[in-house]
Amino acid sequence: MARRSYHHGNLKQTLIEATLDLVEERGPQAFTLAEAAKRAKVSVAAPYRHFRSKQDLFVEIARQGFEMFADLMEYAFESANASPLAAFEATGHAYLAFARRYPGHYILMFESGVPLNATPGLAHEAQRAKAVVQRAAERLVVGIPEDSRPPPTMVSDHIWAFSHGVVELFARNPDGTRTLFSAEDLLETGMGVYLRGLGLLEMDTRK
Amino acid sequence: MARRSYHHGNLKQTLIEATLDLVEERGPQAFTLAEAAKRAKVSVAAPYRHFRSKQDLFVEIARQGFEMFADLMEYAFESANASPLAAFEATGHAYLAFARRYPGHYILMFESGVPLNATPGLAHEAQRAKAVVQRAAERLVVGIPEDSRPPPTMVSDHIWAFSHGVVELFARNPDGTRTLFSAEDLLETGMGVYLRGLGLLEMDTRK
DNA sequence: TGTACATCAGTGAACGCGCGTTCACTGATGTAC
DNA sequence: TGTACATCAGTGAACGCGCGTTCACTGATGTAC
Repeated sequence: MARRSYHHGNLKQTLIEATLDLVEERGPQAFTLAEAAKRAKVSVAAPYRHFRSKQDLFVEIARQGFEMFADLMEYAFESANASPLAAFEATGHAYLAFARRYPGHYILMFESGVPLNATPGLAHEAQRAKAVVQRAAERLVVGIPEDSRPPPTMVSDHIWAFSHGVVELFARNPDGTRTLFSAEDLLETGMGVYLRGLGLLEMDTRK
Repeated sequence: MARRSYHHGNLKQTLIEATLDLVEERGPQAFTLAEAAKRAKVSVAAPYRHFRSKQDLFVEIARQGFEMFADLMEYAFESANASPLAAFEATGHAYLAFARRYPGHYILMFESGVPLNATPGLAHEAQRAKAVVQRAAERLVVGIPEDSRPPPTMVSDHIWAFSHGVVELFARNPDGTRTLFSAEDLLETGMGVYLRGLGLLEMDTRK
């Protein structure tokens, strides 16, 4: 902790954390490298020893974010593996949980304008995350009679879109807009209705 | 058309259109007033005769956007008024249709960082749009047995979130991400499953 | 264990430019009489 | 119908600043011998 030396030691990680803080506080547009450097107590030139550009910094954080995201989703998926239904629901919850726990990452991943294919590494991790939901959807639809079974990628797209919409509109309260229901409630109930619509939950077990 | 005079005539509207074009092309972050002025063939100072600031311009366009949005939703709602089910579905479709037809407005309304309560006028129009979906949800849930009837605002929040997620993730294809299903398909099918889950569509009339 | 030296990770100052905004101005328009 | 004048909607130039980025530099670290 008591680091007084000329060399910082772990500036790269410190810069990433400062960036996450600033992005959470003021949004990705208002973020400046100079301020991140200031928070890390180094000169404005120092970040360039670790990142080629501001964009490069953003891409790296987004990549790490998708890496954690995919890991979290996989873990949620595996843990509830006994039941395809539970596993599917778990990925939805993991989506929101990630957005809650890592808001800075989430913002850089989905709201900063960083294209998801900016880098092979980034594209790969983003794809990996999406693949988990797809796998969960594949196992889920097996429980549906074949003649009325929807394509699994359609189901995963539905849940991905719904989760994203819930996070964007209800997980942060940017305006004074007070909502009656928490994002968690909305995700839970919405998925419940959806799963009943797929015929995978009893119609009368409404909570 | 042949306007050669010193005075522009309808610069305000021309600036708004130039702004919409630029925002669609490059996103709200890359937009500059100077470039909008250039497209409108006036000096960089001219916009300030019509808007107090760049932010003011954004807010005004977002307000107009929500005004059109609310009108469109109301029209869709009224037109399909015979059946609560059709009316409800129509608001969902109107959401996506608006995003398609007025992408610049949509971006400024939802992705530019303009707070929805930046101005009383803006807040009012945004509220009006939301209210239409809520009214549609109110009429819809009347068809559900009282003991298993969800709160209408919850239903409207679900559909608002789902529509928004579909637009954000599938209506534009920013990355090379080619999707199997169009945004329209995803919205249609997702709403279908959801409505079946509410018990408002027959389970076997899957399309 | 000590010394020479390459390499690494910082500094401080400056650059250049773009962008939002302002200011004194001027040409065009509309209205009173 | 013509003229004087207020008002409106532009211009052109400049400002100021913030921000990303670069450059020559220097202190610290690690390694070969």
